[in-house]
Amino acid sequence: MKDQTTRDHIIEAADRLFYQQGFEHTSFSHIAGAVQISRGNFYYHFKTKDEILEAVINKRLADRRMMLGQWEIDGDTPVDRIQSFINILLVNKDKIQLYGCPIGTLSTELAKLNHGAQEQANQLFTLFRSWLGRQFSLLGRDRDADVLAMHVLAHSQGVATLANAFNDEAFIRQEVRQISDWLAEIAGHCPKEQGQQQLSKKEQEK
Amino acid sequence: MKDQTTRDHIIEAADRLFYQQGFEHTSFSHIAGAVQISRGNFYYHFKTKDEILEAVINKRLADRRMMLGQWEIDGDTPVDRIQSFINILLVNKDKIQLYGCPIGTLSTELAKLNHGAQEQANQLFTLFRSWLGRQFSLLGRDRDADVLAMHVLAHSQGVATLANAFNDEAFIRQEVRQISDWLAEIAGHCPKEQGQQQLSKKEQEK
DNA sequence: GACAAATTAGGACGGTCATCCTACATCTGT
DNA sequence: ACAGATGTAGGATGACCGTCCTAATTTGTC
Repeated sequence: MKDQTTRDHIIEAADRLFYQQGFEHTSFSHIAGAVQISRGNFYYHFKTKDEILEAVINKRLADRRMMLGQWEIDGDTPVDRIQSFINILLVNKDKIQLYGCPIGTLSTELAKLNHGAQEQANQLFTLFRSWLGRQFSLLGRDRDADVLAMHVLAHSQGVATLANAFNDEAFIRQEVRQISDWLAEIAGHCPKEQGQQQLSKKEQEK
Repeated sequence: MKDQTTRDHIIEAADRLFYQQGFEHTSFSHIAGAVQISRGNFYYHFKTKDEILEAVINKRLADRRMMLGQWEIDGDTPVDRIQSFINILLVNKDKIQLYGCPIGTLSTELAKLNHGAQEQANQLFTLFRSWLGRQFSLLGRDRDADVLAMHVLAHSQGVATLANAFNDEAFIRQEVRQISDWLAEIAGHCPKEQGQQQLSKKEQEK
């Protein structure tokens, strides 16, 4: 009870280390060292390493859900919100160049390990996929909303992978500019009345 | 000398296993089992695991160089050749859905391990990058050839990552269709008119 | 067929890993 | 003050890892 903190510290450190070093390559000792607790003490909080992974995924899900929720508040139009997603590449450019995308690289690793938590990790992708799809629907692109959502998602993944490999910030900026233009074009061709309605609704809250 | 075969068998098995299971997760025992040789016998052919990795990367480099060389022969126009690159996603769609892109996933893993062979593995990306850039130059896009090359490369990486996560063949087809249209458009706007007629020839499955 | 070189087999080694156990400390409510 | 619950420490365990050694076997050459 009192130690929600210790448990949270473990999850937090594991989250960071799984991102920086990968899941398999991160050992209990690594995490214990980061949290400054005894190695054996782990067993009290988590029975297995997979349990830590599960907790980390759930934390990431919660974090991203909160982020998307915030964008729903801040972004006045669906285009704004999709743009917020695209901008993750810029906001996190330094980390992406060092470690890639936290969601994509985890998903890739778990696929190779044929790990049972693959499905759970994919919920992270699904979360963004359906959220983006909803935004495109609001833009009046209901018919191909999912296709567009997957396209944006794939674009981010590709950019993150290559930015990581080449450690290239200029490339990130270039690609963000390009996909933003694409988004603006999409928006221009759309019957976007629905999006505007959302705008006025959300605008009151500020 | 006489046993180019055994050594090659090891490299071949390691290549496959590194792709399917990842580098770190693949042990000497795994490879030995696949090649059906004694575990200890490895030391005769490779002093360390990193040496095997190096050999695997060199093999992949040689394989891809040969593939690109063949495309130079088969593809009558730069557009044909770029299209050949795009079509890898279709040709290897089954493996990509299971294991992702062999180049991208290796690069991603080595980055997380902070492994010394990162640079060498990146030569695989660089090989495609400069080859694609050369094709775009031939199309008359000399000024932004590298930007276009990186765009195509990133696209493939993104599609491979998501196709792997969602095990989604339809998504691959959708994205290949879209990027092919983009390529056709690029070719159409170019000073060289080599692009168009060949495209209809190669326009493939339904 | 003899002999040296090339190749293979099998196991030993030190280390690290995830997991688990038990003794010790600290807190909580009475 | 005390007893049970909660949390911590540190090490034991067995498995697997990459690496390395050495004895056996195969191969090429005369």
